[in-house]
Amino acid sequence: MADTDSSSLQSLHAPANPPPYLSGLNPGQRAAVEALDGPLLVLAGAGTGKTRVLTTRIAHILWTRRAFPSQILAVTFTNKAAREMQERVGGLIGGAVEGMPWLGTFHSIGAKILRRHAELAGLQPDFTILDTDDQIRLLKQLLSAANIDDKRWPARSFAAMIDRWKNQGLTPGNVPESAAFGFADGKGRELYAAYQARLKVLNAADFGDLLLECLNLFQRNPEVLAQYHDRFRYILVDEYQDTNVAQYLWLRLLAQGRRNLCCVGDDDQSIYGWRGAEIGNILRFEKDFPGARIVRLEQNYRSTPNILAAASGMIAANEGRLGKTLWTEYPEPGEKILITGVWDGEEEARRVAEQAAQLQRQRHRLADMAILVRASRQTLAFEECFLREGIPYRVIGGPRFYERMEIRDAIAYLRVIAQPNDDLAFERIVNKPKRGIGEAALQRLHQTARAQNIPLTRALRLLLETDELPGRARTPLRALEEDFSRWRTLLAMQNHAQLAQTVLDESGYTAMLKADRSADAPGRLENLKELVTAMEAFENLGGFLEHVALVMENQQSSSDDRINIMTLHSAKGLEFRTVFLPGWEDGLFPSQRSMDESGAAGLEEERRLAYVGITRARERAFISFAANRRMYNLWQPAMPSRFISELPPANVSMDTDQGVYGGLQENHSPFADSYESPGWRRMQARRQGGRVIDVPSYRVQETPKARHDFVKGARVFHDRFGYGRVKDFDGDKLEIDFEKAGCKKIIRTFVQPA
DNA sequence: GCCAAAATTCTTTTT
DNA sequence: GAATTTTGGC
Repeated sequence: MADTDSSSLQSLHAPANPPPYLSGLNPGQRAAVEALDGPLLVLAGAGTGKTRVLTTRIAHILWTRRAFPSQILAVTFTNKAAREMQERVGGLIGGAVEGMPWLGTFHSIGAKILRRHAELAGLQPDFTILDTDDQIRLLKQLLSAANIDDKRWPARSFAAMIDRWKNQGLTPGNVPESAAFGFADGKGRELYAAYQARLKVLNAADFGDLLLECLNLFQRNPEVLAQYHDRFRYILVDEYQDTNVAQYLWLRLLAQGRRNLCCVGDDDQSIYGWRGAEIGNILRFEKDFPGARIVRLEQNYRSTPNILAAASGMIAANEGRLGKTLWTEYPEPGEKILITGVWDGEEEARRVAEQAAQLQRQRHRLADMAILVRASRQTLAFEECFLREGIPYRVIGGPRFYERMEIRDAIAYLRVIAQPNDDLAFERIVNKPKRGIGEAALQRLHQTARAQNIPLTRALRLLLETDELPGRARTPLRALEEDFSRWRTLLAMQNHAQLAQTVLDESGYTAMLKADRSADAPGRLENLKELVTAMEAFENLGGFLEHVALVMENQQSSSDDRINIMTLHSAKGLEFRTVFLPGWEDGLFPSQRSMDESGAAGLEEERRLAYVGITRARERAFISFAANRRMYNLWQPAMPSRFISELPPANVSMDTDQGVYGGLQENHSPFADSYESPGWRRMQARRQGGRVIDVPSYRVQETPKARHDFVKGARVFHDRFGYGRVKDFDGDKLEIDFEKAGCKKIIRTFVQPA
């Protein structure tokens, strides 16, 4: 459906010469950029220039005058991706165009639309966005009010259930009987409805609502939808393989208008099935959008042939895929993937540290290396080891600034000021710092609120008029009430960052921390200062709170040279010269839980995760597995991941150094029994869709204790700490008195005789 | 109403 | 084994 407006615009103003940005593209990329009209699916393999295509396409739309920046909808999954796209588009068109208002994550764009039409969804435009934590606290209250045993039916799992429903686009009315029956003896649907009703009273929306409520809005109000059809001339979607049903329906509604929908994705990198992503969305694209063009991007610009071949060979074991053949012009085969078996997690960390240090000696920057783990708990072993060895590291996606207790408290105060109906925020700070408001008084408050179906702050005002509250609870509550109304008045007069400082001081929060003699109190005060400073970058309080709810991420200085530690999930979209992939053991990776919950589909998703991991590497990848792994408190023997045996032998090499890996000596293998047992073969056959695949066995021994023999008083050299003398022994650790760095305990493999 | 001890959960991945 | 939540004593 050609748009008459934009085509006339085009013929009038389009420059005659082909734009410069097109010349650097390969034929596939160029086709993807130039196919502007009608639905288009770009199947972009790892490292094939996906972001480049998206940004160039936007530039092309603007260049050909088909739309203004404000008429392009571009959605991503992460804030990082959105930011990157914003920057790169700016770079391409020379910053002449102001930012794109409709470029953002699904959630932020959903929130933006929802705020514009909040009243149609039973909300006010200043509604609060609840995070998972708030959501669970709210559900807890709801469940206990309904007399449901929290032990048997935990709020946490109900929250997950509601989240799943919302991801599937299901409102309380639509949830199938069978699904709802699974919770609290069939009360699931009823409770979901109660939860939604409660959110409306609180003037709040959870993450799922940002999309689901928006979707409902479009479905119930065709005139509103038409408005957006008119506005969004071109729609672009990043990481389409990660869309869930709600997002898919949302996109489909919006794309119905002009059908200029361009989705970019890679079915082999779909790793968010557990979060409701429907890989079917991308597999079905042609059926959903008849006449759709499909462009495959298969030339890889990132990795060596060995890495590419290893990843491709492994992912070929998956069945439900569209299929791509990645190729590269890289002139050398590159290093093979090195697979190492180790005794336990500690040794694994040590080996990675050694390897990293060695690469560093060869002028490799630490920042060009990454350790990609399956589960976040695995990061701990590496952190401890690096701390000990003095290797600078950075954990990506660790505890976030806005999740710290003091920051959440401060934000809770601000939330109550901005949006008085926000009960969850109110409860959080009602007695923090301690003002002598106890259980009994709060109970009373809740009672009143529930009886009249009003928010707590209103119930409080009502209650203060009466004499129902005993005097000793009444005085502090009245004081708090007065504080809040004063702060709200101040909001109109004062800068919001100043107001935050005022609130922290007047509420006694700062004083509380100053009086706190514990070790982390000064740090908390620092964090609050930082928060106030950060607020100044925002136009108003609402804008800041929106940022906190949706963008919540750490700004970390990426400038200094540190090795990166992160989960495989958060590594998607990144690349490194060197990638370490530890913990390739059955049960950990592929994760047992994933397989238990989703069976064969779960295993395929884990395999895609492995594929993502390997394809992050530009030059070299190291895979390791441990024979023993500690879980909770107990040691468990582990088998090498089945993914290891799926790697093409031609592209990998086994680490036989130090006698750790013993090759195919089945009789001596501690795993021989498990691999040969009928039960295991059956299980394997089932999971492989009927094929019994051969898995080599591995023999793993404890590392020989020392590589260098040192005597007391020997002069040694350490990469970081310089020269020193051996003072004492402690197992495989040496106590060394360094000339510059003082006395330290060092693993002996890290020092060389000087 | 407050604090300390005990019990319990967590460990898949995140907007 | 840690961090959080619940419990019980004061």
